[in-house]
Amino acid sequence: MLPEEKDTINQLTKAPIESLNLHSITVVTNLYRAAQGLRNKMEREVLAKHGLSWTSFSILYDLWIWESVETKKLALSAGVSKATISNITNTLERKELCFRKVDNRDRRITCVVLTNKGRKVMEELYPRFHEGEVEVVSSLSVEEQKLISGLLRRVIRENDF
Amino acid sequence: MLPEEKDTINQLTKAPIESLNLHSITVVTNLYRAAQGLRNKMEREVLAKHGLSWTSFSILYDLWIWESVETKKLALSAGVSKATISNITNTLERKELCFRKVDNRDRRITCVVLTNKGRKVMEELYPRFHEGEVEVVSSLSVEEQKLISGLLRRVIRENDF
DNA sequence: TCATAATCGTTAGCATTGAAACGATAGTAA
DNA sequence: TTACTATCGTTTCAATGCTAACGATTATGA
Repeated sequence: MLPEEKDTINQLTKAPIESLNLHSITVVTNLYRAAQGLRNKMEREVLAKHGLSWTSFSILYDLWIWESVETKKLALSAGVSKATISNITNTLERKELCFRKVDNRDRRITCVVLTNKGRKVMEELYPRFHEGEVEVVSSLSVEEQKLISGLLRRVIRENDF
Repeated sequence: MLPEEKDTINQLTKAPIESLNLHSITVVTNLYRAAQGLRNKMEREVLAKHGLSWTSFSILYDLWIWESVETKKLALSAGVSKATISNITNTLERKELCFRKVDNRDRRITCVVLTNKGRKVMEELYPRFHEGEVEVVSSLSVEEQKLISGLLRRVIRENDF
């Protein structure tokens, strides 16, 4: 929050400024803005070539690493609902980047598997994605990168994100 | 990235592990996970009562602070496209929380203005939202909050986010 | 065994999101 | 004035995303 906004907030909420934790507001604002910018940059500069969204890419990444992943675990990993995973899986199947496979031991469970075409896309895309990752945080030293990762991880753990 | 994934990546990309900047990967992963968790928590625990999304709320917040804001500035502030602002404005108008007003000096420009009903919603919602903000970062000390804000701000500045 | 509960993925319905195309308006130059 | 260009917001269309309801499958317990 900008300093000049304090009085505005104070006036609008009719609450004393002391009751607002400005540091928390700043962290949350900067955290979301950085993440939003990161996503937009990656989708625009890297993923658009293959018509993939950030979430689609993160799902392909999981499949690339683990070969076969349950729908529920994909949702947990990407932080989206299982309905979203179902929709995105449909799109990825249409592009022949993955396919569904029902678990034989528990027929309620559906696994998603990467196709060879999907693997090729990731082999081309991941290096470019990684370049973007490096670029985004290049203004921070390695020590600062370790520091911010540790702080973010504590927020994640403490909130079960 | 988990340590045991290094070899997997190394094998899949056919690239030496030295060419992967693991610190950058960790920062990006934790940054997006924290932001995603933050958004989901707020939409679920605070905004769902009024059927508002994170972006809808951030637009209402801007209107609350600035009274009247151009469509383009709303898009820049929220980090979404102007088409999204147009759609969300339609929804907010339907809920009678804001209305459009064409600029008289430049009829290409449309300003969005908060209604009294919209102001009442914000007066009720913002304190709850702020509680969530405080809660999310409560595991960090004030010094750590200043630290992470500074680091995030540098990322934002350096990338023009 | 059989009824009940729990879990899983999909579907339906609606809001959000962005790229591209589009009309309307304003600015610029001949 | 008259083109040409630039800017702005909306519309179109497809994909993403969530909640709730649903059907199918498995687990539990009497």
